[in-house]
Amino acid sequence: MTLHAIQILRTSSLPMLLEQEIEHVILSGEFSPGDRIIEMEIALRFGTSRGPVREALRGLESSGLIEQVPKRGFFVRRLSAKQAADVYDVRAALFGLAGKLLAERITDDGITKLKNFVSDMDTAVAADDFSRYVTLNFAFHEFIVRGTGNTALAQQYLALIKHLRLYRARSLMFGDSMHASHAEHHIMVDAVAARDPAKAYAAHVHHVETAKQRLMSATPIISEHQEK
Amino acid sequence: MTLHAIQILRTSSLPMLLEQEIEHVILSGEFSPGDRIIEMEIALRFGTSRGPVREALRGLESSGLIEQVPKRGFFVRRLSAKQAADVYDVRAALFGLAGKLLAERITDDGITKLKNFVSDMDTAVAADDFSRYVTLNFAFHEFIVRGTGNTALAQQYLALIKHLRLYRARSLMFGDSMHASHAEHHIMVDAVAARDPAKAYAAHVHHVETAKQRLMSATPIISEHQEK
DNA sequence: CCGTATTTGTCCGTATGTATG
DNA sequence: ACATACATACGGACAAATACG
Repeated sequence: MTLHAIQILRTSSLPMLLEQEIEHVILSGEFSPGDRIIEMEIALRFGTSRGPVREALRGLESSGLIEQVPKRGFFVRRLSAKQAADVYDVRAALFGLAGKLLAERITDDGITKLKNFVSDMDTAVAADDFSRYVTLNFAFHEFIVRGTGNTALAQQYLALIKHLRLYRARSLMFGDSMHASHAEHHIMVDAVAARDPAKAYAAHVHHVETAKQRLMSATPIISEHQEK
Repeated sequence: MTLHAIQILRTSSLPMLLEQEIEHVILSGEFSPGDRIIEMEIALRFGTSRGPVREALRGLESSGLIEQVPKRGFFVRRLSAKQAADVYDVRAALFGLAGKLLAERITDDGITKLKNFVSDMDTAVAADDFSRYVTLNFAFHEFIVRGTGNTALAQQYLALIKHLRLYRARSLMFGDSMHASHAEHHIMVDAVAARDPAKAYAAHVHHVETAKQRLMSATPIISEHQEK
């Protein structure tokens, strides 16, 4: 593991590698929101000293995944229900823009690929293969935002997705939610394939807004004692 | 200078202070896009060692103001015309959302403050006081995005504004641009004051789109040999 | 193309502050 | 409330790579 890191080190710096690794550890759920991150623990795990680890943590702090309390250390950030709702609103705006731009710019080949995503998800839904659906769904969304050719948009959107994983009551979606959500995918792709920007915009915004509704209605009212 | 930093150090960590200071140095134009940042130079300037400086630079990298080439160092990021245009598109989407949310949630007191901003700008425009107009304009935009109560939105928007200062052909706006731009402010505030979300959304999006048009049409076609 | 100076990358040591018994 | 253990914060030193003459 350490040797592997050293091999790659030639092209990418150690702090950047650590940043990716730590991010993966957080997003995979091994470190949960609110958890304290001990520098030495990370350093030992990856066989480095604390210097590069601190740099990596500082990078993750700027991207919003962790936060620092000056003389106490770094903690995995915790998203309240309100913050999650706020993020969904921003995400809806960005995804709407993505849909509009995609409808304006997509190639015939791109349309084919979009339809392939949808039919693959059709299969997963029919088979009730939730795990595969989630994977395809993420790839589908990523394809849409990257397909716009607007890298600022893609980066912002993908960063927001990561933030949402810090919300404790996430991924409660299953069963009916999967069906309802996927039904919207068809509408989105149809609008893009028709190269209708206004329709695509509306469909993409609506897709995120209904996802927000589903998540929020599924979330029990929890005391909000930490709004930052 | 150093002593001052040490005084404040009790509440905020040194790397965070350095991050703010370096960001200020960049945004004030002392360091220009493309410039190389030498760690030791920063360290000497603020009387610290290189460790905290490296952490600060790593933070600025994640927020997009600088970029790192592995064994060569950090450089102030340079925005191409296309990248600037992309950022404007994202900014328009976010600002549109801000206008909509503000129209839905603003208090009577908030409306009063908005109108005060506009009348202050009226005065600045009438006096052709461009410098004051720019200051007020920024405060006005910040008031709008913060007034939504959506911190994710405010942070993303303000980060984008910073990015735009990395575009070389920026701030060419003067004379007619100031008048045209300010005329749109009236429309925006009227829509918000009428608590009409749809109208406010449209006015805010339009405001950023016309700003993009002005900037792009004022920009000579430059060779784009660096698209990342 | 080679040698030297400069700069980055990493590690370690010490001090200071915080949590815990 | 006090002492101890632990973790962070910062500075400094050494090795390696790059830039420059």
